[in-house]
Amino acid sequence: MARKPLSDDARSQRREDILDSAMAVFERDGGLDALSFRKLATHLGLSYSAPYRYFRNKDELVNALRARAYRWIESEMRKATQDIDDPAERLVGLAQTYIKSGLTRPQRYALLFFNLDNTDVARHSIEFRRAKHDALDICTQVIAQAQRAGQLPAHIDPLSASHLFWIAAHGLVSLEVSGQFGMGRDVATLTPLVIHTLRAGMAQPYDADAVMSSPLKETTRHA
Amino acid sequence: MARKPLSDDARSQRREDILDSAMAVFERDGGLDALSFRKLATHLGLSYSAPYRYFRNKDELVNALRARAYRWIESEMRKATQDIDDPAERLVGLAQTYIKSGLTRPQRYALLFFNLDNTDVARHSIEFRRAKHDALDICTQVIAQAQRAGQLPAHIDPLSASHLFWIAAHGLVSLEVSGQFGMGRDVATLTPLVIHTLRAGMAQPYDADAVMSSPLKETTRHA
DNA sequence: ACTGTTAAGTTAACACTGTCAACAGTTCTT
DNA sequence: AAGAACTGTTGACAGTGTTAACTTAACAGT
Repeated sequence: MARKPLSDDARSQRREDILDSAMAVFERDGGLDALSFRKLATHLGLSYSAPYRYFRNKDELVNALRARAYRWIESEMRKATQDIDDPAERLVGLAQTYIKSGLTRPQRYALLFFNLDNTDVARHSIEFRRAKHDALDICTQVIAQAQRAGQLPAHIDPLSASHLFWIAAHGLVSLEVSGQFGMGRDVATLTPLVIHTLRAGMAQPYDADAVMSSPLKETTRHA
Repeated sequence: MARKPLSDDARSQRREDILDSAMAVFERDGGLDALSFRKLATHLGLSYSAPYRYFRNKDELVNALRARAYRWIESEMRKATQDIDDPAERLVGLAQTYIKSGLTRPQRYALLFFNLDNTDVARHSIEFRRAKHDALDICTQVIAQAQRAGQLPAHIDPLSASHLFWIAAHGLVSLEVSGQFGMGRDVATLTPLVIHTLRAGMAQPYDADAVMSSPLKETTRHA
């Protein structure tokens, strides 16, 4: 086995290779518990602790995997909608692509939002956060465009609006992927309903105070 | 130590006690990996494999925990809205309570939707599915009521409508709890927006085919 | 050429985990 | 009194993440 010091390029190439293997093993065997450093090392033809030379611990590897999954969704969304000039049309395309991507690769999607040992934000890596931001940013940009073109009312700022899209799309994919809808209920019927509700709802004038006039306002975070 | 055979009642009481401990440990230490049979047993003052007498394996225990978490959300929703007579108002209360519950106990909420080793539906226990159904059913009933009272247009069937509510509420809670929004962005501003969009969106006439083929510009152009 | 330094890769080991088999004590049934 | 049934204990096995100690390969400087 070659044990010479690697150049920076070669080293990060090795990292990518390891991530390739990790993603493959993860999607084949399903779940993070099933992805062990030992199995990964074997898959790479190395001894069981070799990956530790490239990733400090499993958390770091998983975070890198997550960032990768985000980049993948981002690229799917770009690829599928880059030829659509009309902003409003593109926005729907983005939502559809997001949903479709998640449903097509449930394991990969689950990696992003399930399989979280803890809900501690601090442990999200910078890489991860940047990937997330970039993916969301496509949506924000397109919404701003649509608003400038007068296709979308401007009473909701683009960032909030993109969050709204994200919430709806993620809610749908997330519940379906984790098998909450129960069989017989198809996402195919829910998807257009979600998209319709989004666009019809956003078109209506909005007054935050009026909505929350009912009780239950403050939410204190526990533990 | 008492080693006498327990009555059925006493036995299921023991199961409940174990689940109490399990939930406590789970919420204290955070994450399912941190909840081990050994730690749980110690916490109960028993030897390390005693819980196996009450739960076949960890999967079964976790499923029972999940069902419990669902029952908890259900009861929160009932408690908070049982005195609201007006269906439309109660519906908003239900959504708010769901969101508030999730945000208040993020660990518990994560137990329901994250921490899934696999996305295999078959592994959801019957208990779990029933608890889920009952929780959702409150919403479905209230929507049907609201429709009968003419407060909500009836062009969407109550089950689909409740799914829509669920998608939105879960999307919001889920993204917040897993720390995706990033700091500075408060759920407090997003919650009313989500509820507004739901209400306003559902009020608009809906044609599934039109949504998926033609983009949103046609609806909003005249708005 | 000889050195030392650094990195890549290996093995041994530790403290855990889920799980099960084998055993012991307690009560109920026959 | 005998045995079945149940609760509980201990011992053991195969995995896991992780670190420490050890080899070896390639370079830099003398």
